[in-house]
Amino acid sequence: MTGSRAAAAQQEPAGRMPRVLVVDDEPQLVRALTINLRARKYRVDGAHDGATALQLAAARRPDVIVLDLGLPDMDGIEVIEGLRGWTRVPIIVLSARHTSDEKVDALDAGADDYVTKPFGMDEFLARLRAAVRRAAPADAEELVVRTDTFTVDLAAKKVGRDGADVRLTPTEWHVLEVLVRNAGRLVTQVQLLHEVWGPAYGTETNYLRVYMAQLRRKLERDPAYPRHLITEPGMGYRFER
Amino acid sequence: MTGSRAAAAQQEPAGRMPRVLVVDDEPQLVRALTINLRARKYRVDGAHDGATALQLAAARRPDVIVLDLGLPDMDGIEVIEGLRGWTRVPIIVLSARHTSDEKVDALDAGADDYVTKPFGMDEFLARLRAAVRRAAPADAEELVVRTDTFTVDLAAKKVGRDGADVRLTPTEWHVLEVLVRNAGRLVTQVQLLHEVWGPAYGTETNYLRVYMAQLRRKLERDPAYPRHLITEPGMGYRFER
DNA sequence: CGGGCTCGTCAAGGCCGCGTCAAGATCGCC
DNA sequence: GGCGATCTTGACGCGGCCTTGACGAGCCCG
Repeated sequence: MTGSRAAAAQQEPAGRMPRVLVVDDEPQLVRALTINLRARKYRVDGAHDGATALQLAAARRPDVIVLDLGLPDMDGIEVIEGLRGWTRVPIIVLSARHTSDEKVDALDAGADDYVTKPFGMDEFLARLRAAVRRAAPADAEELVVRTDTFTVDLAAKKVGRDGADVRLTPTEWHVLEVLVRNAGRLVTQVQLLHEVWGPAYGTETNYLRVYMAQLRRKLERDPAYPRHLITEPGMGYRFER
Repeated sequence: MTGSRAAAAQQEPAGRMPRVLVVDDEPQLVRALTINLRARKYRVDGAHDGATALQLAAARRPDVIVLDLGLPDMDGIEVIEGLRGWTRVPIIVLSARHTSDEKVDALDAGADDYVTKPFGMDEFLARLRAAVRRAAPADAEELVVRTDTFTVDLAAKKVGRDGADVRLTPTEWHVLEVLVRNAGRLVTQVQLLHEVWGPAYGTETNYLRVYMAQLRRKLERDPAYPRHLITEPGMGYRFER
């Protein structure tokens, strides 16, 4: 039991594929971290300066940000403050400077952790896991999508309508989930089939017809004239809130 | 500029007088930290061993716990696990050991930060502030969950029904705990198996069937029609209060 | 105007998953 | 070493879910 502890926790991040933003002006380090993190099933974005970092943080909504303080265009502290203006995403600071003041300033500006270079990859990854784990529930609260007719809670995997819960079968939920996660965007038939039934499927569009009909019957006010689960003839389906 | 920034943030903790639990077997260190923290308007409790630490953590409900790993009565990791069974309070580990494995194990067991002795007081205090700040809003978790039929006390690890205690086996409790901690949310079968039986398990859904039945028999008013321990066919289970 | 394609609807059948029960294996305590 | 509690494992029946096929309607294009 004691032995399996480390092995168990290390194997994979808790949620499915957390997103990491790595910010460092050394391309080498970004590359090394990216490779290491991708191998561990993280989705990784990289940035080489503060401006790009702030932009990517807003666009990609990472679950954790790894930030080097020595950036070419702005002070690292400013980046932290820029982020803390609108998000509580965990920030792990990397820095070559060991002085106490640096650490204190970064932490007080809103950083969550401070790792000095050079660092051990194992320890770094453990601190990353700790940061992601900690933030998990705060992030999960915002995953509720509402329409005028029904409500989809992606975290709880629950669908509500007129105050009561709507019962969905596993496949129904899976289809709905894919559509809602791509709200407003068109989802191809092949895309849906791959995601829900697996990569071996791609032509069984009749499955989709059946399940879209069931979803509409359960969720739409008038299933004959769907307002949220919309067919894009010849292409796929789209969820519109 | 840099100087004023640190001074501004350092002056006082964000909330009003956060409570700190300091756990270390060296009385000197406990005394030193206590004095330092009291001077900065923290309320401080001290403990010299793991058993006392767990007891005080439940009794005083600190906002952050500072934990030395080298305790006389139990392994530090066990203390972390004991705490994480019922609370998400930030844990900052202090340790004289520098090995990477120690850090990784502590962090993966649920610690939030790891500081190696000897450490600078400024940096330590900054990490403490970061931990308290981060946890501030997440404090809203409940330790006693009630339904119309039974009551689950996550801190005491006890279940009550009609005034009397209900006896649960360790595995029964573990399953219930995971479900209650995710109250309202769907918990996947794989998620439950990983959490209770370990990462090697993932397909043994018959375990779940057996234990869900036992829990329902002990807790539900009408086990044939469960109102709180609900099955989501094909997906998992959900605790609904 | 008609043919072909795509989409929506419905119903039936097979299969899988869940609940239940009970017996065997294992663990821990005295 | 024995005993009780707990965990594991297997069998069985049933309900519900997925699959599949047939059919009609709408649309585009020839």
